Order: sequence, then structure tokens, then C-alpha cells
Amino acid sequence: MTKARVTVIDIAKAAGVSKSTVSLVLQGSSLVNEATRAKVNTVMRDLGYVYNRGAANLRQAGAKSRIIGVVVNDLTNSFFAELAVGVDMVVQSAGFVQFLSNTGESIDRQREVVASMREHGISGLIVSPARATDAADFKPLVAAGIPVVVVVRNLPGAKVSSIVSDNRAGMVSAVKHLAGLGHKRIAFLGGFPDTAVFDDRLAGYRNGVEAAGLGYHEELVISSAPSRAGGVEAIGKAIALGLRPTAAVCFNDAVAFGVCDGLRSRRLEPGVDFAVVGFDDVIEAQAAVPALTTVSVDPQGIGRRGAQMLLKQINAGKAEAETMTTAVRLVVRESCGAGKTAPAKAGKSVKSKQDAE
Amino acid sequence: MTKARVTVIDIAKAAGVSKSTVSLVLQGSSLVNEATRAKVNTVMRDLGYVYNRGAANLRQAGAKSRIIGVVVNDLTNSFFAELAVGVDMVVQSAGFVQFLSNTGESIDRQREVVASMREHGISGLIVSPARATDAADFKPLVAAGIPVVVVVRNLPGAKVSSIVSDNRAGMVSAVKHLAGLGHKRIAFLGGFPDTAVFDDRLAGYRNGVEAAGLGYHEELVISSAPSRAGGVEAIGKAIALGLRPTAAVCFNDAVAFGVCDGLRSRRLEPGVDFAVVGFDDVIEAQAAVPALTTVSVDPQGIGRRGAQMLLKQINAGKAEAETMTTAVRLVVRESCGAGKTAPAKAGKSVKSKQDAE
DNA sequence: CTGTTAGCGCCTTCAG
DNA sequence: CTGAAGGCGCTAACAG
Repeated sequence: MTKARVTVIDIAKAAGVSKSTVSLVLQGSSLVNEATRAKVNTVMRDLGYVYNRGAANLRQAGAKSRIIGVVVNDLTNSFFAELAVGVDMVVQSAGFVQFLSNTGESIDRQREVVASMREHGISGLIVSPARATDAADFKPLVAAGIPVVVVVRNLPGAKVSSIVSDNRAGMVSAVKHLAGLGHKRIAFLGGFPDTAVFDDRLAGYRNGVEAAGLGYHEELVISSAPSRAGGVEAIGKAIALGLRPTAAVCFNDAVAFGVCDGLRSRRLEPGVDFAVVGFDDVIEAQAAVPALTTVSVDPQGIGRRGAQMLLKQINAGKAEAETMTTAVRLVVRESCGAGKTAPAKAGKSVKSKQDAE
Repeated sequence: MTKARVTVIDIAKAAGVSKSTVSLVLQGSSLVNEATRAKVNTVMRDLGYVYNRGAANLRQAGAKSRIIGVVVNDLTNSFFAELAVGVDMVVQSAGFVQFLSNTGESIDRQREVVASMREHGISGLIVSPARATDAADFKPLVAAGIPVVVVVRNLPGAKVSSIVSDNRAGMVSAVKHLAGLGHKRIAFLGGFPDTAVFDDRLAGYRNGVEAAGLGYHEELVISSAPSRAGGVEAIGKAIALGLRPTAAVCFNDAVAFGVCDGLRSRRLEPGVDFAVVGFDDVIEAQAAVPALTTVSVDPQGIGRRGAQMLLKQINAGKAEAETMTTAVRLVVRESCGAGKTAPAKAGKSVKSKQDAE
């Protein structure tokens, strides 16, 4: 069937030159005569030669395989699919290929795929770490000189590069939006206080309310699990307050969905009787609650930037850990009643607002 | 930094055995003493040894790299993201890794990534071909003994395995559904008649109407571009018919959306004044028109099956081209007014119906 | 500018 | 059960 793979030596023979010459042609060296180069190329095409990167890679010591690994925790989530597309774009045009694996939040799966990728000699790794990922998990990689870029979720202790979205600025813009609609008592709902992401978002909230001259009131910060159920719980507590808030920014979209659930079960229509803004870390908002106003991130942009950062480090040889935060923007949707974030009194209509920084 | 990659010879030395012994341990051979095996494994862990598949692959002639390539035309579309996840599942648990690339319907991109994948020695390829893909495009691969499985879109001339959804059965169930609601004149709207997919779907439509005793009337089959605009055009013609239909099955979801557009511009509410069923080849229906009743495919299942088929062929050595069609199911949604497919007179409510075969 | 000579890390005989 | 050679396809020095 397969006529024993055609190698450089075959084409060298056929072209009447030596293997080194062929090798030089392969790497586009300028040390080779134009005529011979053309000849060699022709022969390669005729014989159907395919370059064997495995062999090349073997020879060039710990050199570049031109493979970059990408591991995400849920490709089913369009957020990560977009991320992967962003990575693929820059990776492809740089002549690399990507290994893409899904962990489904399983730390074991993650370890397996990363190990497998290493065996295949990836020259870099982009990872959105599964929940329980240990900061030390990627140490062996960086020790081996393989750059790692962590995206979306930061990994506190790890000495690797990372890209996360600008949580603080996102919350500031969300609060500003609500304040602009006339809200005076805005709650911060959901999320566990022991995470860096929570801290960032809460800080943004605080900056926002203070900038709007509303003051920061601790009782308006109600933490809960960062889930739909947590949202239901949080809004319950918020409504039970003496001075009931009229609006809320939520830790993430899941919480926002729960908050809407909780409101409806109390005969309050989200967006009409109570303004809700989500945080679109998991961009499915559009599908789940078409008109929820949220702070949106640009996953594809994160992917592109992450890949660029990684390639830079790969080319530089040494990986200088670097941290970057990407901009987010407030997206106000009003196609459905549930999307209005305005209180009954202030029926101001905002079409779509971009928030700088 | 990097202490010159640790190799089998290093660990052999440290464990006081020969490289061959280490090699045997690596492949889990039973020819090695339990004690020495343990020792070797310990040393490997201590020295942080990582298996070099590139080298192994080089030695083992045209053997298996345990890499399978996956190329899709739009990972942004959740249909393909799900497909990729399905592939990843079986591929991962079989100890393979996947190269995943996006072509964005660009035939050039596709050729590039496939070439790149070949250079890396993939042992198999799963591809949802970009629009203009030539049937001969994958010949070199199969000639080289690399199995190829085409999914979602079939490639008429190509002698490769393929998995497409059961277009015929899907249409049969859609028509059956409408007939069950009392519709007598059901149109088939959209699609270009010169494609295999169209033929399959039309055949299903024909089977359906005939089985329901409605007879097949050619004037009810109105082709158009398989796009939203095409849908608008098609419904326009349908409404202009002497005996106007009361319902329609559409070539795909895009057409269905256009049909809805066309109906609304004529003050007809889809699902109330005219029943519409889409064909969910591009599953975004849920996001775009939350309540459209459609024939849904299971992309993740296709991915899993495709991967299994591929692995089978890889293990079998020889690739016996094989064709498979996967089941689809009719999903009736009624969360929104637009989702009802029932005609005004017959207000029958169907929650969700599974269609066998 | 082109040819020769060594290996890269691993696996496979083939003897011990 | 273990050690000693040889070579996979390619590139990296050096010679010519």
C-alpha cells in the first residue's frame, strides 16, 4: 500500500543532490542555488514528500515542535469555544497547530491531558485551569522551559503568565449604569468572598457606588454560592432588608439568573420592578435570558492575546511571567421586558453603551 | 535552566539496568521482573522523566502517533463545538490527543491545516469539510494509509468514511408532526435541488406526506437559497399559491428563520397563523428563535461516533470506507408563542416528542 | 554553494 | 530476563 514513506534521501537521490541540500531547501536557507532549489521543490512535489516534523524535532534538541497545547474546562460553553477560536487564529497564522482538550472541570483529566501534551513535545500551553487546580501543577512545565499562559481564571501562587478580564472596571461600569438610571440602593449579590475574582469585582462595586456618591453599605453586599441557587438565596436576603435595594449587580451570570428566578417567585419582574445586571464570565446569558443586561468579556480576544503572549515567550526563549487584564464592556439589552434595567420611575432608554477602560 | 532532557539512558544508568529494560517497562512488557519494574518506575518519577513520543514514533516506522486531527468549519457554532467535545471524549479515553483546527469555510485554510497535521504525523482525521472541498482533497491521506472520516456534510466522490445525520427520517417526523396537528397542505421550503442533502430531505418530505395520505404535490416544493433570505423568498411564493399551504417544513434553520421573517412582514404570526418547522443542522435555533420547532441532531453523538469509527479503522490497520447516518429527533418547543406549530383550529399541545429511527 | 559525518531518543532484533 | 548494536528521518557541524 504505502510505498515506505518518502524521505529526504529519496528526493536527494531523485534530484541528484545531497540530503543536506534538500534539508537547506526545506528550511528556506538562502545558501542554496535558485536552480537547485526549484529542482528540489519539483521533485518533492512529484514524489509526494511530506516533511517529518517528528524527526526534525528530535534532532533539534529541545527545539520547537510548533505545537501549542490548549486546555479548557468546558468547550460546550461558547465562552471557551470562542476562546479556542481566538487561539486558533493566531496559532494557525504563525504556522503552529493546537492540541485542544477539554477537562470538564476534572483535575485528573487536566493532569492527564497536560502530561500527554508534554510527551508530544508542545512548545507552549494555554490553560483555563479546572476548579481545583493547584498552583504548583504547572511548575514542571515551566521548569522544562515550556511557557504557560493561564487564562480566564487566575492561579494565585503560580509563577506563570496570565490573562484575566478586567473585573474591577466591569463592575464599575455596571454600577455607573444603574446609578445613571436613578438607582440609589444597589446591591452586590453572590460569589464566595475567598476568591481573587470576588475581591476584584467587589472592589469595582465599591469604587462604583462611591464614585456615584451613594456610599458603600456593607449590608448591601450579600455573598452566596456563585450559582443560580446562590442567586435565589441572595436576592431573598436582599429583599428582606429594612431598606430594600432597587437594583443589583451580580457576581456572575449564574447568580443573575438565580436572582431573576427569586424575583419572579415573589411576583417581581426583573428589569421592571427590580434592575439586575449580570457579569458575563460565562457568556451564555444571551441564550438563557436573552435580555439580561450584563458585563461582557471578549473571549475570542482573550484567546488571541493569550496566544500572542505565548508565542512571544516561545520566541524569546525565556518566559518572563507577565500578567494582563483585558477590557470588558457593558451590554445593555432591551429586546425583552426582562432586559430593562431601569426602575419604574426613570424610564430612560439606553441603546448600547461602550465602557472605556 | 533545562537540565538537558532526561532520557531512557539516564534512567537506565540511575536504576542500574540497561536501556532496553527501561524500554520494556515503558511499554508495560511482562518480560520484566516486578522488582526492577518498580525500581525503574521510581527512578523515572524521581528524575522527572517524560516519554518522548516523537522519538518513539520515529523508530516505529509508520506507526501510530496517537494524534488524531479534527477540522471543523466553524467552532463558533455550538454545533461544531459540541462535535469537538464528542470527539475529544472518546479520543481522550483512548489515550490519544486531538489537533483541533477551524477553517471558517476557507478551503485554503483547510488545506494548510491538513498539511500541517500530516507533517505532524496524525494517525487519523475527522473533518467537516469546508464548502468548496474537492472530493479528491483527501486522497493523498488515504493513499498514505491515514483513515479519514467525513462528518456532517458528505463528500460525494470521496472514498472515505462518513457520518451524516438522518435527513430523510428527520423530515418524515417533521411532516408527521404537522399532519398530526391537522395540517393538510404542507410545503417544503428552501434549499438548492442539486445537493445530496436536499435530495435526502425532500425524499423524507415526500415519504411523510404520502404516508399521511396527503399526496405529493410538486407546487408545494419551493426551492431557494438555503439562507434566511432564501426563506423569505420561498414563503412569499408559497403564500401566493392558489391553494395556500398552512404549514411548512424548511430545508434548514436559516430558511426557517427567513420564513418567519416573511410571515411577520405579512402580519402572519409563525406558529399561530402558519406552522413552521426548521431543520436543525446548525443548532443555533435555540438562541436565535427560542421556540422554533425543529428537527435536532446530536452533534456530540456524531463526534463520538466519528471518533470511534476512526479509532476502529486505525486499529484495524486498513480503512474500509463506511457510511453511517445518525438519528435525529423532532423537538417541539412552546415556551413562546412563535413556537407553536399547531394551526388555529387544532390547538393540540405536544410537550416533546421523540421520534424513533 | 554542496557533500560527509554524526548523532537526537527511542525501539527492535539478537545474543548472552 | 538483560546487554549490545543498529537505524528511523532529519539537521548540524564541518569539510570540500
